[in-house]
Amino acid sequence: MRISVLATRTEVSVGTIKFYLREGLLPPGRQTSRTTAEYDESHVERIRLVRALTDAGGLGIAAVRRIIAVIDAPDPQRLDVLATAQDALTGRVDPEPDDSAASVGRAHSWVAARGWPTGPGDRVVERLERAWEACEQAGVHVEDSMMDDYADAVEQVARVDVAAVPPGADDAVRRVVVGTVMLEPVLSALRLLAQRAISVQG
Amino acid sequence: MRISVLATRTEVSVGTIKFYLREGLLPPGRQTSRTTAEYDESHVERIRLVRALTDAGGLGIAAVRRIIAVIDAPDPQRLDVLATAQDALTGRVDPEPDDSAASVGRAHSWVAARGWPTGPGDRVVERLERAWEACEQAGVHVEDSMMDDYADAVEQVARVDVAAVPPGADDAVRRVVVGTVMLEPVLSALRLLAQRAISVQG
DNA sequence: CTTGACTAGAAAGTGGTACTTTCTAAGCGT
DNA sequence: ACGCTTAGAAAGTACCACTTTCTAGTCAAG
Repeated sequence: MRISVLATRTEVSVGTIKFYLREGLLPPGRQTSRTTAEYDESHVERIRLVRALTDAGGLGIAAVRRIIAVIDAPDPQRLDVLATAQDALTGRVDPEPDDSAASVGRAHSWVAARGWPTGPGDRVVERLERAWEACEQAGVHVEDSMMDDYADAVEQVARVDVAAVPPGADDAVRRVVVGTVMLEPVLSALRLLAQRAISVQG
Repeated sequence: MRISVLATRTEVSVGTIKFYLREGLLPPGRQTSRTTAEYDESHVERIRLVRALTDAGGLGIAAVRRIIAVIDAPDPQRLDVLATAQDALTGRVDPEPDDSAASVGRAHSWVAARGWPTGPGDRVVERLERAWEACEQAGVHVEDSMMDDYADAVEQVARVDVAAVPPGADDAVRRVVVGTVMLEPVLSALRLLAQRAISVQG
């Protein structure tokens, strides 16, 4: 199909599609002449993926590019689908020098105590560290025990996440990444609803 | 204290503080002359709150303004702290006309079936509706039963949330709002870590 | 075979957000 | 009295996600 058809089918303007092509979010079509290219269903799907990640997922172009790179990678080491996916999800953060010695590595030691697998330079743990620290700064104190309570609950969430991925599937990476991103707003809304439900009836 | 001291204490530039004053995120100081005003600890705290919500919470100025308005409101109807807080958190969304009749009100009926309190025009349910629909569009199918599984887990999260709020506290609204926003990145990181832990050892 | 719609590709422009800079007129402080 | 600071307003900046405008070429109907 031509670019105008692609635009109609995806409800994305031709200009935006060209922008995605330039940005490498969308592979070029098969060129049939110097001014015409042929696009197919894979392009439709890709555009829908980009829109889903940017609109609902709230991701920026850079994050989407990383995710797409992972999805497009030919048969990655299946062993570490999750690590790969999570690497794409956690953008690199420049390691700011810690100013308070009191809470250095608090997240890391909590994760270790919890028995969850991690290693040095774990970007997800770094994220947790920052988020936890930010809570403290904002006056929302979270003790280790409370974190454990949250962890118990979130393990349940993760169990559902993992169960939803068909093991050994061809597009496991895609499902993990897209599912992780797209379900976040769902879980967020559920949390608000659950807060209500809990507080209404003890 | 003067504005320069406020800037030093909060590590926020004088220019930015003036910007916050203009935007109504920060109440003006007590003016001591036409070119000098006196700020106090409440200003320090307020600025830290704004930074926490924008930096870690990822909120925009508009959302922060809504939240601040709620926090500043004098003794709101204590009955509905949560509703007020959640209203501030869910920015207004223009109700887009639904195009597919198939899934209209899917979230609403699921919430009703779940027995969670809601009503017509519930913004949180609308959010869930959108997020759920976006998942389907992106090829991440979520059946009602899976949503129930997530809901069970998230109820646990909410229990911890609710337990952390001292009942009848003076600043309950503040704690609920700030806690809800600031803990989101924490929970997000926990989810990734839990996914790993679960998938590694069944 | 012409005419109008479409296309690729690149460059420049736009609107929104969150500040930052620059300005003036006026204290303040040593 | 001289430089440092301030309030307040206006204009400017950087970044992001597009959108517009351009050229040069192609295609399809009449």
